Amino acid sequence: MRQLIDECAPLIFRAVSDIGITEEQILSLLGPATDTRLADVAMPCHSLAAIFQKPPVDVSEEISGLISTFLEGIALTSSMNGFVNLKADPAWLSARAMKLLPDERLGVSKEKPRKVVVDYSAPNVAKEMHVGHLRSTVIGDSIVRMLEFKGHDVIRENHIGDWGTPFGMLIEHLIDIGEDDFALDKGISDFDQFYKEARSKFDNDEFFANRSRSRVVLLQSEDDDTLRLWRVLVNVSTSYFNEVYDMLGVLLDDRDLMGESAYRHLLPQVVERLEKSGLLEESDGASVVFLGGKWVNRKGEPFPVMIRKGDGGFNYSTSDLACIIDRVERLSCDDLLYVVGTPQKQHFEMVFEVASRAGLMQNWHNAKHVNFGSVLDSNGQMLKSRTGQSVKLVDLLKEAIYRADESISEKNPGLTENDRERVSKMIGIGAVKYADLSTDRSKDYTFDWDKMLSFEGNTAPYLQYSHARICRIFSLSPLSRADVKNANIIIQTEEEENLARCIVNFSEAVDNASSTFHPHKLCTHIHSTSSAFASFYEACPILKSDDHTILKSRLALCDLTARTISTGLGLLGIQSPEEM
RNA sequence: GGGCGUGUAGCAUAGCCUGGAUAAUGCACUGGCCUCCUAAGCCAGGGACCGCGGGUUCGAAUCCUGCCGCGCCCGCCA
Repeated sequence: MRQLIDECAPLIFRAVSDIGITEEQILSLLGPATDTRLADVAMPCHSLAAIFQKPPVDVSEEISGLISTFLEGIALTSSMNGFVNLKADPAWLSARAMKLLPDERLGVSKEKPRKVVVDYSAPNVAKEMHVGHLRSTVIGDSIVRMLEFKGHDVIRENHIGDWGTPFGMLIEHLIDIGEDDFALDKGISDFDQFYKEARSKFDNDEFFANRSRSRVVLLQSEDDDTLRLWRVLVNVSTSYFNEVYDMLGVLLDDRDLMGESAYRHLLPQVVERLEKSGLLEESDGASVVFLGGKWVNRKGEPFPVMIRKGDGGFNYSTSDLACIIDRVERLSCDDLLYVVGTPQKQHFEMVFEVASRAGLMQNWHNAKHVNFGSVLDSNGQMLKSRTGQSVKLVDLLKEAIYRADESISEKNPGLTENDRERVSKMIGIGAVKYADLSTDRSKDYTFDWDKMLSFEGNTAPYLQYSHARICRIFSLSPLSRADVKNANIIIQTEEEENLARCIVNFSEAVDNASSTFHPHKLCTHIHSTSSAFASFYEACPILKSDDHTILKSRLALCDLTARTISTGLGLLGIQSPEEM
């Protein structure tokens, strides 16, 4: 309840300045109440007790008595157990809620724009997309949407794995099976098989392995025919990625592609600049940077960042440094976000450290590894398919849609074929995304079909259902959504009060989620809102209320709730069906 | 061996950054509520030495420290 604190703090200070409490003390003590039944905002007075030489209970009572008239119309004041408790006055809540009625943004402010590069998704060419890419794609998409909503200039970058030594064997395998067949067959089928066949030939066939190695050299020297074959692999892969992105409903498209190949001409420059800054050292024939400090290997010896391998090739640290140069110098970005799994934490720490020391980015650049945990099955193991392979993303999405379709067919047989198909896609995909986004991204997450597709609990279908219910109410209502924009919101019941409180707090939830890149904070808030709505819906007749002003007021709350849910879900990349 | 992370009811999680009251939510469980706007819902209830031990503090799930369990990383893969 940031808004309530902001409004109350100066008034409290005015009320208590006589007894010698400073504004700093008030601001540091005021905070969200832990017990939300008692208060929205609380001020513990235990630390003041020592100063006044009185028990905390007496201090809180005294302060409560002094401030209550100053906060009239804003918050209701009480005291208990040494706490001053402030509960938002229903009149204040309704005034705040009414302000949001004509506001498309539901009170969410825009910030001073920063230019933010978000690096996410990053599938590999000629490889299947799996659940790891799902997390990066879904989390990245949501972060992009939140940052754009907050007014930032966001540049999406899909750093696909489209360069490097594996492409020797992939191109040779492509030649073997014939490129025409490949392009025709591979549309949305099995890349894993293609990759595995290539790998197997590389490992078992010395002649093939030698061809592959020569092919890498040709690729790196940009031989025309080799590049042409390489493009076949890239094009078929990216059109496949696009099909998956389309199915997922994320913002990524071809314009966002910035694969590793895009940085290959910058790699020698990285070496040059590190050399010039004196960071580069030779070690066992390779060029490396030793950072010292906590970065030591098993034997306690310094552990380096590999810049140029002994064979003259570059690897991923070099490529990431080239990316930083490009993003800082060509794009002039302020922030660099990397939506990549937690296992690569150390890698990014080291790369950022090298980039800073080499002056590739400045203090005011904010480079952040937006890490995420692994996807586990119900046994706490990394999620695998029945055959022990990593799960193909398309299969997973298809199953989600299929399962959603089954549920809807059973629960609402009245839907037309067309609507059912459209809605099952929204629900199935929404369920997968929400399950991923609703827990702290930095922790591992447990994948569970039944839970994510359940229409109960903290799931997308539950939230979508709340939204659909409200749309249904308006379809039966004498007043339209537009008609209630000027409504006088009257809060009479506890359920109306709780709902209004959720609606008013939406902007704060968006700010918390976007500033920390933690979408689950937004999920938690939308779920509370939905839950408050369900209670309101049971307790407060809407269309059946006999008083027209109450009807209008409650419909206004419905409108705000629906927009809170759909805007919130929208920021998570999830659609809100109007019926389901 | 070093580094990083993690441990909260039967299960899945939030709260930890920035210390406050009887630790929150969902599933599951128990008991209620459909001639009434979608019961895909609501209401009520039981269930937790917040991994273990120390420390700091008026006050610790939260901060510090030591253990224990689990996971990831530690030179030419990305």
